[in-house]
Amino acid sequence: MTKPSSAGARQKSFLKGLPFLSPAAGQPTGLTSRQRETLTRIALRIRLPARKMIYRAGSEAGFVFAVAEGVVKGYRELPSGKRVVCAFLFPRDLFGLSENGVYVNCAQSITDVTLHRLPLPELAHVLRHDGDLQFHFLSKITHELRQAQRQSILMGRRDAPGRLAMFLAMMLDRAESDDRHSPVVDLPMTKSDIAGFLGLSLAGVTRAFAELERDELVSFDDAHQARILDVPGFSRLVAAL
Amino acid sequence: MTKPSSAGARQKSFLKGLPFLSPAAGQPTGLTSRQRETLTRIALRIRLPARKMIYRAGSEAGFVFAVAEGVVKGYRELPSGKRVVCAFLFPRDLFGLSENGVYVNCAQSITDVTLHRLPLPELAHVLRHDGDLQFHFLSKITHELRQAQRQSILMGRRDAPGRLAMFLAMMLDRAESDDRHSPVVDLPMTKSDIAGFLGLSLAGVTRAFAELERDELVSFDDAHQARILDVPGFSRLVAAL
DNA sequence: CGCCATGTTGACTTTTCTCAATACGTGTGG
DNA sequence: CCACACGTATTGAGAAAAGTCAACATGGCG
Repeated sequence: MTKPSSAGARQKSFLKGLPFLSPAAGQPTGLTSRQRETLTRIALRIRLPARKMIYRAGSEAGFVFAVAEGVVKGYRELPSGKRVVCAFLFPRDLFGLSENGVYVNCAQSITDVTLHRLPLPELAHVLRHDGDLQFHFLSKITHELRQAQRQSILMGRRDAPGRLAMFLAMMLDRAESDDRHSPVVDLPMTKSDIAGFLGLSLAGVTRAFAELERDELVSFDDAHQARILDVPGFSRLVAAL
Repeated sequence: MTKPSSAGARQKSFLKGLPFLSPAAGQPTGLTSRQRETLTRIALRIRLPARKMIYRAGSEAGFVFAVAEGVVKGYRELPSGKRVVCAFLFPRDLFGLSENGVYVNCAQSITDVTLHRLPLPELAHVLRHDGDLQFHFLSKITHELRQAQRQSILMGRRDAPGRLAMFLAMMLDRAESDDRHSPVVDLPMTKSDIAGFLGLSLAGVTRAFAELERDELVSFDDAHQARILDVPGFSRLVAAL
């Protein structure tokens, strides 16, 4: 009925995305120090270089992961050989979704990353016995569900520039956790990854970027950093479903 | 690494979709009778006729709902006036996703429905204090997340017949909860709804249905019931990503 | 009996995809 | 220091697919 886009961050909601574990720079996490300690006890801190496989779809799912630092991509190999990128994971995001005991997709680091690795049985045990802690997880997963729904809407768009604009807006939202209202978007992933994420061809992504630049909505400082030039025009395109 | 599609229903997984509340026909729910009682105490049972609005996007989110009987659609009105259907909800499904205290989409009954309406504050309280019960919710939401990701993959397909086939396969999975291995798919929703769900035009859905029928993969007993004729061929199309 | 929502069909337009050739750029090895 | 090679990105031309628009059919319900 009112504005559909992201309002401020009123904290009043049930099922609201909440931070998780200790972030890289030590912002408040919403967890009590006791809960953080509980998780830290069962978690293993892991550092990985860029482009390292974390797990493969179909392999036994023994852990849930939380990104502490860096960026991870979750993707799926389709029978045709195509790669669909399901999600980009940033600090504080959870990943490691499983079904029937096996991971449903692959995970690979994009940048150097630091992860928290939580063994599933222990995590389940801890969650069952700490309702508040589990509630944070529930909120987090619910937030991911909203994101996933939003992406379905994105994928419903037929026009490549619009999809790309929505993607940039998404990335901006993420980044704003750290740095509010900056018109600069970091894009640590490759354009092929973006193409896989948006369901476009690499060529399509290139052309869409070119079109956005030609219309002077965004500019590119370099391959991995975009800048929104015309915020109103950009927002109009994002919302022009 | 192995088969990516739905295997049997080994119950070994963490984060596996679980039933919720009392179903129409009284199958086991996975909840203890005590937990069911707890939920029943705070829930209000509501009956609605078909095509009744349940809530609108942007209105204050006071409740979470569980479908007991019938089918519900969750959708969003886009600025352009287009309607995107985010989800079809069947018995045992939860809905009522909110953000910042307001519903993120609209919900409307498709058939006559019976719902459980759970007040958010009471539900949150109950969940925090019953880790096992909350774990069922977590599993359920996680299952919905998997579904949402699957739909993003679906939306990434460019070919209308393929999308439609995946949709039918989805609907078949749902129905199989009740009646295993039947090749008959009930489609209580309109084709416009399907179009909205798949991100296609109504005309596109019509033509895609016609193509599936022409290729003798499926036939239609009537407007709301499809029958898979050529299971292998159909599966091939579904998987032909 | 006729209205209104829903669905069907055809002609034409728009858009992206595909394929392929070409460029960029970073790290390696000569 | 340069050259090459590989992953990545750009650009062009042509083909394929769905969208749009509009006319028409169907079907349930008052």
